Amino acid sequence: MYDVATSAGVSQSLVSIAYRGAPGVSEETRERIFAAGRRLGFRPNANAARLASRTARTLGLFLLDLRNPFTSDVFDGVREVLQDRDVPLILAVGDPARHDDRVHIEDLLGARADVVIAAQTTLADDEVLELLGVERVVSVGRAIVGVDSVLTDESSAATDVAAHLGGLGHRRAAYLGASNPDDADPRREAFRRAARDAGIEIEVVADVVDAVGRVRSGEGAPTAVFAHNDLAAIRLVDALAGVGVHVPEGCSVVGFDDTPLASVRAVSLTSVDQHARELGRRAALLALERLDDPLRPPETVLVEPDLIVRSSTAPYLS
Amino acid sequence: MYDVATSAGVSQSLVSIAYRGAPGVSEETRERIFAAGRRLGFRPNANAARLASRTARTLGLFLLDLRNPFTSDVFDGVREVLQDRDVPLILAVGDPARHDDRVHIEDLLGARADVVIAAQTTLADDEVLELLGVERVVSVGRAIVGVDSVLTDESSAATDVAAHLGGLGHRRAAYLGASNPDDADPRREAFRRAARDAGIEIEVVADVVDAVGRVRSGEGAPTAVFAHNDLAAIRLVDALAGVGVHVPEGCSVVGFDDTPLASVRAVSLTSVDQHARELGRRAALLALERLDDPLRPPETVLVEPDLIVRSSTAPYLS
DNA sequence: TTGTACGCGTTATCAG
DNA sequence: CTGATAACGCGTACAA
Repeated sequence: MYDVATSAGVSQSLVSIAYRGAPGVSEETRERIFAAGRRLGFRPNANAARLASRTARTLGLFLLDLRNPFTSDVFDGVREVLQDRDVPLILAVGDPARHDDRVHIEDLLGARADVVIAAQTTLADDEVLELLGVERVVSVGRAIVGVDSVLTDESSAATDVAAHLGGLGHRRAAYLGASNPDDADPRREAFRRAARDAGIEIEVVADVVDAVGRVRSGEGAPTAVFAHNDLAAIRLVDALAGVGVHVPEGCSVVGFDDTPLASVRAVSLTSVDQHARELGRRAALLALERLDDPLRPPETVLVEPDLIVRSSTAPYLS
Repeated sequence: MYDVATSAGVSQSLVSIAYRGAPGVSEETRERIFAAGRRLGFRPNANAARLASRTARTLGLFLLDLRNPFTSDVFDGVREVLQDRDVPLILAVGDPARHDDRVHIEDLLGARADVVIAAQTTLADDEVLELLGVERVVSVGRAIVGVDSVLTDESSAATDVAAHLGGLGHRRAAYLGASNPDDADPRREAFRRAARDAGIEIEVVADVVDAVGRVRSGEGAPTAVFAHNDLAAIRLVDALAGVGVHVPEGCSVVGFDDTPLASVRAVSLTSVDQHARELGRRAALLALERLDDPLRPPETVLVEPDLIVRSSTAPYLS
């Protein structure tokens, strides 16, 4: 900065002000400074800046799984909100197989992110509270008690799915979950309740193999399956086809996420669109508010999903 | 660090050494220091560390498009290599629609990444050289003249595809490209050459609509289409089905990337697996070498792809 | 193995 | 707009 200042015939302070975009430099001086900077190949050192500034206002974004389309949608939403406001964003990506969210979130803290937006972290509620605290985190895609959370209204999604299946005449359905049936799964529990209210009997299956087995179990078998996400749903459709059960004639299948695959004609999967991009936007907005007021009480934002009906669901004709 | 040092009864230097995992602290002292650190809620400031250290050895990774499965594979490969060696990785994600790669790569430079691994950047060769220089960049997924590059052997991929289609009796094929037919596209050009050598006539189409039109154009129409990626291939299959042309009876289709979708039974797409994870690994290794020797001559690494044959390609029976 | 002292490149403040 | 000065939190000789 000193060199740039000298070359532009101004003080170092002014160079700093110019590059920060702070007020206090005339337009022409600013240009002269930038010209000198380009000439000298100067590039501000973000580390030094964050170190020196007391009010860095930078956000961290933790993404659990790059392969999940949910992730890219959330990312887009966050970026959309942050772009206009030029708030720096630091990224960290987890590894769903390793369960090492903590390490990557710590990276964000090491870089001094003021608030972390955590998408789909698998950390326990109290771990999140201990590691980040109410004043440092916004959870996306999952409700965490005691901190800002932005998520799909699972109850609404479940109600839509149950109503749809019920309307088609299904009376027995299975839920194909992501995790151990003993673990907590808000999606599963919401579906349990909604199905009961719709007069549909529910059972939970742990994997695709299990699901196929149940569907073919004869008397009392489920005639529809609600999968926790599209990929699982598509794998199920595949596996069913492999044993001669065709969708939707032999079994109705509903997915979750409404990924691009779902709309492919050969797949044509009925699916819940949870508007992940909107989730990202709302999370970013909450994070910004938290930045300015670390003490405000935590808020939970529910986003209404939409059920997209396609040909993987059809009337059940016993 | 001073507080931690005081609390542990040692000097600040030693705390620094302990947290860096550098040699020079006894095991018991280290433990005592960590205990004090935990007690005080101390977390090393990565910005200060990078600022103070002359040899930060940190890599930057630019990813053009989170939605592209290629991206996550490359990411996994890079991470795999870097994890054992504890080299810090800073991420930047581009926006394929905005063509603002430059901005995001500059973020990496602002954070003082020593070497940037650029996956699928759309920056022109000379822009990359001007922005980063030979000593600061490794390109993945695309050859950039004058800098380290890691990419698929397109010629080999094209030869495999042409041989496969030729063997099935196809004599006229189309290439469905990503970009304007006037732009450079190594994949397209490789296919052009390989097809000619295999005695197949080639034409280039710009989009799915165009492709469908050509396939249905009657006498002299292409009987097979090679798409630049799986998503385009799948959309094409869809569009063809929409006008009554079924794959593979009416037209053979080959994709690129061998994404998880390709293996779904309902899709069953013949596709080129370019081993993107391996590309990521090789890129990371090159980046590490460049870190230690900024002046070594640039290297180009070609990774051999594999053609995965599925039922979207079949003999052409005129 | 430990302590001392300096510097890394900025931000921020303040009197001019 | 200048010029001076004090942090920011740490890495790294160097000497003990």
